[in-house]
Amino acid sequence: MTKKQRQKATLAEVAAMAEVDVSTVSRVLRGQSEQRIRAETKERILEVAKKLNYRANYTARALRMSRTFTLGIVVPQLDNPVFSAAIRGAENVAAKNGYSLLISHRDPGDAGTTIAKLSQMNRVDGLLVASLDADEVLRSDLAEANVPYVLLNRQLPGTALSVVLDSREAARRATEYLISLGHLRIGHLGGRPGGFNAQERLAGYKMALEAADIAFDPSLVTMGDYTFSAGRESVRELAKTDATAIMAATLVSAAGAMAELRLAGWQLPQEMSVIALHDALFAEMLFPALSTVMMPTEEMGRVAADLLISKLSGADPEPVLALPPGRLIVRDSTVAPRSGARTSK
Amino acid sequence: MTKKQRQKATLAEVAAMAEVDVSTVSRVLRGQSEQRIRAETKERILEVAKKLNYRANYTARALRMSRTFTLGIVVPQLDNPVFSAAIRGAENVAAKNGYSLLISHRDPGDAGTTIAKLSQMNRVDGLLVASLDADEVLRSDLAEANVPYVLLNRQLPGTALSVVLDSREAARRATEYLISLGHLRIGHLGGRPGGFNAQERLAGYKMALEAADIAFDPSLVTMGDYTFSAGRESVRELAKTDATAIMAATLVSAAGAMAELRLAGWQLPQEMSVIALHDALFAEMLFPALSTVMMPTEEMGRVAADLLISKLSGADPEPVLALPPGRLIVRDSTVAPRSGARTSK
DNA sequence: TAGGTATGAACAAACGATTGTTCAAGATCA
DNA sequence: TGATCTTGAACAATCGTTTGTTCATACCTA
Repeated sequence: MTKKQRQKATLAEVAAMAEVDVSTVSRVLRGQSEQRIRAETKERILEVAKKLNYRANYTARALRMSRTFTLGIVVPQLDNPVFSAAIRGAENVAAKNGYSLLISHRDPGDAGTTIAKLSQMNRVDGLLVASLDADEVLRSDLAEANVPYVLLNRQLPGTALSVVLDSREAARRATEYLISLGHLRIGHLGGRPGGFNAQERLAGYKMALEAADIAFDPSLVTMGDYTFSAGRESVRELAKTDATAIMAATLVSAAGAMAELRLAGWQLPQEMSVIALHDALFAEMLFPALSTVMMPTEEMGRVAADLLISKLSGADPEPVLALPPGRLIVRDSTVAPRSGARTSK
Repeated sequence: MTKKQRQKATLAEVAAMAEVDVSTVSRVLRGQSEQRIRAETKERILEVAKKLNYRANYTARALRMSRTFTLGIVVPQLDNPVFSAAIRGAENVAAKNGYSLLISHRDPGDAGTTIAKLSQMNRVDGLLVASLDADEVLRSDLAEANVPYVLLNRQLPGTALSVVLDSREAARRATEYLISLGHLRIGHLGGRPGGFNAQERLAGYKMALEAADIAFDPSLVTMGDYTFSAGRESVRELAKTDATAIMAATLVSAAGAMAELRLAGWQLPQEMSVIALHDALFAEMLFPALSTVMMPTEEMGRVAADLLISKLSGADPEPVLALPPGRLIVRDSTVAPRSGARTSK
């Protein structure tokens, strides 16, 4: 049984066995200021440490250094592929830098409690915050935080650190692609009217139209939120128009739109092309498989964690980092428009 | 600016302001052994603590009590809805009990490191472990753990604590439903041949057939793993048979099967009914919307966290807890077979 | 050879809580 | 009134590190 060996060995035990002081052991094991230690002593200590399978007690270290080497991430939803990707990215970077990731799901209801709890109890050194809340709500939540934080895909006027996706460019690219297929009447299934990202996407959509000399028609734009059911509802408006293609703000609303159209008897993609921003496995699972502009959400998580860690290390990084959209992924949901447009249904 | 107030107040500061000893403050704030404290003193301390917005320093407490009040959860994938649901459940229960949840994504590659790292550094009091690894790999990983752990939807002979879903009953129920629709030739799109859960599902499938006096036909069973592409491949076998319905092990493989059949020109659900185990939002996004037997994965997370916490509190709970499957959710992917079966394609 | 500088390691003070023990003063009793 | 018991709170040790300071020894230099 090696059980005994696995039990936590303390610095004191290593010190005793190596017949030196704990401080010496600590210095050797930390690897810093090696100058002041005889090679022979160092070796002896290293040997004993290995034999005892010594691991620094994380808690003691955290107390002494008043740093927990833990990052918290607060997300509104855990099952949204966008957030899980961000979490994965953040976790990777955190781990790579010796940090752990504390996850905290926060229902839009319980304002602030999570952020406050994590940061005020000194559980985390910093916070990664993704929120769907309105600006004021988020702002007042963050006021409770007594640690540095980075916002995910969100911008809040002020000095807050943020990592944002370039929704505008992504929207532009998606729209541009539809145009390149020959579509002239392109609907936009957008996000919440007030939201920053919704505006950005709309702007990108307009840019693409403009570049192609297509007049912007407000009746082709419907705003909802980012849910499946909102997608279904919104698309009913577009179905009444002569749109031949839809650029959707996100995967799930695109899925809603396709489901609804199909139920109404439309042939997809022949009668309506659909493209969405963001990409995930299930874009491929839809029928027709959904064309998308991939958004680097995992990288957003990585970059945010990086930013936070560098901030924690004393750096003073750029407050806002924008990530370019990823590549266009053409699947089966986008085709050239048929010569004769469908009249209505 | 209330900034100053928000800075971490220590026990000593509260004690000083209330003109008592730290130990007294601690006792009052812990709420234990209240007997030995004058009501008046207690009140004064409480008042000061509130004024100073005192929060116990989590790290100091952890060191002193040698408990971190943190649970670790190790998952193989972060974007799989099954795991995110489990995480959500675990996080809820953890939070409710004053624990935090440390998340750790563990690629099937880096054997053991994660578990060892978390537990040997005293970062967590216990571990929730979800793994797709083979038994021996998992077992050797766990040998490194020097904290209690609970396995998620996995059983490992021995005394390990587990929470498992009743895959057998779920499979039975799904199959039973297909039979009730009139299907007699039912295919099963299963999981990894060696896996415990795969066996269970197969057993449930057989039970339902038997109960309906339908002979078991091995050629109607194909095993793969739980991915989209595996679903596509496996279903080709079934397409060659006279099966009129498929009971799939999980959502994504069902989605793969549907995608493949459709590409091959099948009419769904008329020519092939499909039902899957597990439920998530995207079952509704598929076309036709996928019928499922819901599996309580979120509850699995909750129960597992509960189990772990009770174990940490000194209880000696049942090693294996089985959760009954949830209800049958009938959507559009399952219909009665047509009188004349499709011959082939 | 005496005085000064490196060198290597021990000493000791935190970090901020929890908790067993001690102790002064007031209450109780004979 | 003196001895004993309660009560309320202070004292003090401890958890396992990190890190500034002290200190003995050996080494130089003059």
